[in-house]
Amino acid sequence: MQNKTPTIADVAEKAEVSTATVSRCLNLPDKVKPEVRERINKAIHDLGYVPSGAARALASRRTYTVGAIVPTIDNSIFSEAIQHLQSGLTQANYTLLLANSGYSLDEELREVKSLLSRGIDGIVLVGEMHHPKVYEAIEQHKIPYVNLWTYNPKSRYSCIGFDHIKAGNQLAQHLLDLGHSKFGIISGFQETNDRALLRFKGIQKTLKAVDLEIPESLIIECRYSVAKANSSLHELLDRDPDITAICCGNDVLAIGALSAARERGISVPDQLSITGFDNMEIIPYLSPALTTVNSPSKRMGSHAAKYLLSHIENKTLDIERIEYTAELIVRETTAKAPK
Amino acid sequence: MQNKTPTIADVAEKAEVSTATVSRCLNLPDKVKPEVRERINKAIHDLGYVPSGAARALASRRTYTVGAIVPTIDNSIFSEAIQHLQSGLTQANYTLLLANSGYSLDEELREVKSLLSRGIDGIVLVGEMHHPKVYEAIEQHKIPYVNLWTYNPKSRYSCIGFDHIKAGNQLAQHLLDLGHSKFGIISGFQETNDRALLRFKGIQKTLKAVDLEIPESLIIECRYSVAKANSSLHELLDRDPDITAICCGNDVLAIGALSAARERGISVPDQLSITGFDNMEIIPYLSPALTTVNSPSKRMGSHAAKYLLSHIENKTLDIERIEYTAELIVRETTAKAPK
DNA sequence: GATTAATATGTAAGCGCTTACATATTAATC
DNA sequence: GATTAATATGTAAGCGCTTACATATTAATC
Repeated sequence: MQNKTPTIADVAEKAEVSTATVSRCLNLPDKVKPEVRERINKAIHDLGYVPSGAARALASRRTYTVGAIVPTIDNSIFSEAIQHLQSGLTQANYTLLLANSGYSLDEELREVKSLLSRGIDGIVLVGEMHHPKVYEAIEQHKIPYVNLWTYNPKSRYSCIGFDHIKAGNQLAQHLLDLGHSKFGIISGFQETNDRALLRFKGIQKTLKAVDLEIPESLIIECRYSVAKANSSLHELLDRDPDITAICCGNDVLAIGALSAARERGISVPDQLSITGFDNMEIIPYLSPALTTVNSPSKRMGSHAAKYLLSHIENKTLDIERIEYTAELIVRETTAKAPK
Repeated sequence: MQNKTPTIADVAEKAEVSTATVSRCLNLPDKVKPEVRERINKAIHDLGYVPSGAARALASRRTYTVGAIVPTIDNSIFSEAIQHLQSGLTQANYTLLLANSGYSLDEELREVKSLLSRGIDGIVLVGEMHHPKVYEAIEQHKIPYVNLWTYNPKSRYSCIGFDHIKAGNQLAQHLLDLGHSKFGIISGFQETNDRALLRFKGIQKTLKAVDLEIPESLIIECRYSVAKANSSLHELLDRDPDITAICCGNDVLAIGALSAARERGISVPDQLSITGFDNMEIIPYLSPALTTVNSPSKRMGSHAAKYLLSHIENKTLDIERIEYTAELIVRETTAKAPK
């Protein structure tokens, strides 16, 4: 038994072929005669040979690795997407390099550079709002790239996602139809989160169409945490007890808001309507079940894998823009506005 | 402007030094004179030079990459841990290679091999139950390794986690103290999940001490999904309507069970006590708030990063076994057993 | 200001693969 | 069974770094 890890040369020697043939046997097996192939495979097995990814990457300029940077992995909706992205990659023998930006554009840029220097074959980012240098750096490396979670037909880049403005429209329209006119917003930070921003814009636009406006004071931006949402609703209701509808940036925030309403003895949806966003797996099983919008996270994740894989294989940098739809799901937390 | 991506040689030429000096400037900056360093940094910046991770890995036998394989990332408790593992790594300029096994030992082995061939500098796995070849493969590569999420003082391997048997004990004792004697179990699949198995064993052992036994028919193993848990509780209650306490394998299952109880008009905790596991962020904000056990996922994740980093830097393979404690958190879903 | 020690830089081999091109082997064709 | 075409294998350079060792430069010591 070798004491150091065996290399392709050891395999070649043992199988009595050249290293080139071993390499072919690994990468293009049908280019080598079956009996030789067998000999090589036996040698590989006997030696416990594992090819060196680094050497392969250096020589072939391919790492079979794809990078993804999400704002946070610690959010079930992103992890669903990643889970599916990952499964798709694994099936094709690719591995996922995962990083998170913590909703910071600068941090995202740093991560992008780090991943790029690791020689990833493709990359997926969330949203369309990035540090300008992000695009620059990626383009220099000439690798497939896609903005996930967002759909913009006019984008200069590939995207796979849905239209957040439309989603906001639907939410607002639903509430309008129920007769609401006094709104409060608990949103994620919009400055570094175009999804949050766009959803809000969608709501705003729909309200404006019927001459409604949400005053600044009834819009709170906060971290996506239940606790923050809880205190935000208290704050909002302190500022204006007449609010009848609260749109939350995602389901987690909505759960926090729900708990605050409960604490105040305000009944949902009779006195107050609350909406979420994402339709996390547990939502329909909660009581009251949230009215929310479905984020097709799993499908987007799988699609991203497919997109990247095909673009890598075909060595193309073609732009594609894929639109998914996000449907409003009306459940138990929205109802007619109280008199 | 170069047309192809610049290499260290281009930087060296531009800065009028040797490639060795550039390399030193990158890796051991204080070994090079400040004015030279400045010249090199300028060249790097002007050229837009990004070092090749593959070449560096091949030459130095270090990838600054750590692998983690979790059963599924799509579970907030794992993603919390990963999030913290990852932050710890990023701070030290390491990157996380993430894979998931889908609770399959064979798939886990495959992933381990794949990660190993990518030359990771360290690896973390969840639980202690792995394919025997997993240990073999990792040991051959001589890299730091830790079993997360589990604590076993007698393990041959490093571990960072808590004692699942104790956790099960606490849960059972709590219910026993409340006078329950008719139990049902909704667990994850125990065959490939030692954490699930151990927790169950803990419950079983505590019950056995007072001569109680849970019949096979009142133990259901299922996937960690709300929907499965929902139908499992219905099943359990159909089999035996006299059950007064249900221990669920995790919070997600407990939420499903809660919803099934609600559907049946069974009030929790008056008629039925339900316990979860993990204490996910949203749990205390739900109504009723679950009685559960806190999994110190964030702390375990951070600790894993620290462990790996220090072992990599010190080139040691010393075994460490770190015990965290998982406390029972009594909330609103457990109460005295009904008469 | 020699001499010695400490520090900074350079030279070149080597990490373990892939792949273009050359050569050997086998199959197809008449 | 020659000749040609197709297929299989081998040779060797090169991917872009790091690092041991050699050499040059600077600082410390008397």
